[in-house]
Amino acid sequence: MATTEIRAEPLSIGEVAERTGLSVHALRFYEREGLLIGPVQRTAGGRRRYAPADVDWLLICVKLRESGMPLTDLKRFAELVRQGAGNEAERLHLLDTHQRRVEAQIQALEECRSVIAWKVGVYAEHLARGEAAGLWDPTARGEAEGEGAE
Amino acid sequence: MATTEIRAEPLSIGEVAERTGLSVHALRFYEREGLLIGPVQRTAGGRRRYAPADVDWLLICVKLRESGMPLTDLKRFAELVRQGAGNEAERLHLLDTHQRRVEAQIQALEECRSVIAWKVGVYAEHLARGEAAGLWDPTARGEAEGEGAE
DNA sequence: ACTTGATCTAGACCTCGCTCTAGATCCTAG
DNA sequence: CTAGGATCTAGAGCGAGGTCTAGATCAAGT
Repeated sequence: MATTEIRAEPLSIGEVAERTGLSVHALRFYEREGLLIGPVQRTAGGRRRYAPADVDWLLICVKLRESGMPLTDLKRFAELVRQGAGNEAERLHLLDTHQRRVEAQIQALEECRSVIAWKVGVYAEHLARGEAAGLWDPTARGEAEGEGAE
Repeated sequence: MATTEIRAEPLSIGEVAERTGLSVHALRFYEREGLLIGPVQRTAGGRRRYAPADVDWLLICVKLRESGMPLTDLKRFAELVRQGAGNEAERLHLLDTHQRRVEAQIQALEECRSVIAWKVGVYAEHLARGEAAGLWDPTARGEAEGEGAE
């Protein structure tokens, strides 16, 4: 293999924004908040140069955020990594706890989905047979509204 | 069957809070925001008396909110219902659009889950064989950090 | 009558997670 | 050299979705 095939030069903030989906504002914000593992390298002129490792970490962050991990947890994780070896158990615990939350979230969403699907079905059927029965009817308040609620 | 088995008396705000999981504050807030279908009935003394239909609607709201529908959409839906028959297509559209969003969300979460699961696996293995290889190592920055990233 | 607790209104306040602004600086192309 | 765009810092601002407070009122038990 030739020299340094996997070059992966340091990237500018704009490039990192592109590949992570975060805005440049958000990237600076994350840094200020201590969500990054190391201080980002700078050029002579003061511009940020993100190492591949920074980008990898940010990509994980994106996934964790997307799945609802609060910034404080992300920060904690970054702190632990910064502290170095010895706290892997706590890191694992953070991830594991979050994983459970994500699973619960998926469950909850599945349930929501089925409720919504049912409701969509009610409306679809209603429309299919030409504006017939009473869906939610504000004039019928106080008694059963129909709509198939059990 | 005896008379009115399915009595379902009107409920106080506290009781509704209990059965919907919303706080009494949130219930009043929702009402102010026009998220309810009708104005809630009041006792002579001015206390709210929620009809069963109000509770049904709130339970749907909870599911929609839980799955990320913004309050503005919920409000729109409530408006449509308030307007009465004739706009069922738009109601269906709102629900249907949301349903798609929920499905996309579930997909995204599944993906997050697998990323996290992989990460958890890396840590678990690491811990199992006694603090060996380099996970995220802040001292190793600038070159490959290991941790199995591909 | 008195106490206790739930509820009332209006409106201020809060957290989260960014986003945007201002004004300066860096850098690349022409 | 100059113009343009990307980036910099510090800090203000924002939208969503409630939450909380104050001060008053209602309702039930003793």
